[in-house]
Amino acid sequence: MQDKKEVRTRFAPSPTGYMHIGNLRTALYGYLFARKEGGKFILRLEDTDAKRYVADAVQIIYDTLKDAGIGYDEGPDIGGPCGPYVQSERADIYKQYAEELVARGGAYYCFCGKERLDSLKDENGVGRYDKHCLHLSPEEVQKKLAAGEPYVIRQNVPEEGSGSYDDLVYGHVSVDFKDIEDGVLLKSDGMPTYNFANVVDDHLMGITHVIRGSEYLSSTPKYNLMYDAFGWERPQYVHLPPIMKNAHEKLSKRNGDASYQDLVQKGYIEEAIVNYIALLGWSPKDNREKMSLAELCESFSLAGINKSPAIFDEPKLRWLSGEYIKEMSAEEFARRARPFLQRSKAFGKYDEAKLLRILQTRVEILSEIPAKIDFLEEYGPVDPALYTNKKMKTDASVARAVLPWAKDCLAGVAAFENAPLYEALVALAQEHGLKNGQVLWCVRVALTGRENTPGGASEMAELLGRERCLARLAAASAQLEQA
RNA sequence: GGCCUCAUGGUCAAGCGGUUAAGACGUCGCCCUCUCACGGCGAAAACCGGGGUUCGAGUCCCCGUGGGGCUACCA
Repeated sequence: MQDKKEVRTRFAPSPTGYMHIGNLRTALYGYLFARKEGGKFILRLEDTDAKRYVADAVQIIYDTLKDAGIGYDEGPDIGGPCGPYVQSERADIYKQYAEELVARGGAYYCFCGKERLDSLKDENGVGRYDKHCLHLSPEEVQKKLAAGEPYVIRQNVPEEGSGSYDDLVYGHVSVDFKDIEDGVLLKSDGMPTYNFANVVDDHLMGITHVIRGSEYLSSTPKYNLMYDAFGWERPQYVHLPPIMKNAHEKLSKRNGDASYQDLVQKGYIEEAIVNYIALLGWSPKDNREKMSLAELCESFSLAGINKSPAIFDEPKLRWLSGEYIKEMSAEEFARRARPFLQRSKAFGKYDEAKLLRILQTRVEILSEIPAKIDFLEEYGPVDPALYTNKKMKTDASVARAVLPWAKDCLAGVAAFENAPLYEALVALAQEHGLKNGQVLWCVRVALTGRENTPGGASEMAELLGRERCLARLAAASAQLEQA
């Protein structure tokens, strides 16, 4: 039996800003596939474009992957056998391979200046390089190099024929060489372009499966040309469909769309975000939806990857986030909710455990918390119209009678807790020949001044405590008498 | 413009020649209920269009239409 080659995948982001949802999904799939196959997942930083470099971006990449639970086996900060894992530190490697490619006929030196290049384009800026420098004699090239003339190294793409490959997601892809330009491989600043660096690095790092966005679908044949020219084995390709903001626009930070960090700040549960983006463009054989990272690793399969773009649907993410919240232990919820609880006016003024218990089934994202409980501190005159509820068969006149009774009733309840309070109020209703709802509705409104509250009369009463309850009941009562 | 590519309900997404075309989110309705929420039940809602191939097409082929991508000394 033949040994299967160990799977090696990589995530190769460019540190140019925040971690976009699409980037994170690409990282996630690379990670999941490597884990599923028992292989290695590598992080590599593609920072060959000094102009686009953003200082904090590298740290954001590390933090995001860590936060999302996407661990890598080799990378800039943890090292590995194929380092360095930062392209800007590999300049000499690219130069060496570029020269080798020239020697092998797969590339050539080009000394053309901007003016000449521009002259090749038409009024629409369309026009391709004409292989002018390919025809320079070796002597001329040496002379120019020796004279220190600025140069780039260009790929020498055949003028005829076509290149094709079998993408593991998209299937057979074929592009005519005449449609591929002799692109720059090594820039005049000595740095490689993505087009060259990715090939060299993926080979040197032993990447077996290149997982990346579909924007590379049609440029892959020219990468294969290089693998072939070097005599290297081509990797398997797994191109991923884009994640869209809507039918026309890709999700991008440029448009102010949510990044992973933004979502976390908005209080979406991290596991839910990872879970959700895994489902954007992929689905498991059994159609499960709520899955932990471990479960995702277990059931991930390239066969489940979709070819068409997926629109990011925040309501569904929100739902998933809520599912994670509901399944959390009270302790876990408390830990995660605390930062958001602190933003509420009610923070520190009420029993935190009781607040959390009330919130856990009523919140899908943590940032909803303050608005859900701020009302506790915003008690003022109660709108009499709120006492009217058709279904409960109650109105202000019922309230006028009920509130004083309720005040005495609550004053006498021994344990000021939900169950006994509820029982006492129900007993009160019976005593006066009223429906439960008539008492409960009026009391709740009087206690909170709100039509809707995250809990019933007895729950609100417990939260407020005896003192506040009696005071509010008295105030609401007095207000009704005046009216 | 040229090239690559995609196309099932509003959204995600099963389906891989024969199905009453799953499921989930969202929406709406009902039930539960101390309002809201949770939970339970149910409903509406889809194969882009036209040609083929085939006994039979959402599934295969072609064309069209629409979307996305590439066409940089960006990745």
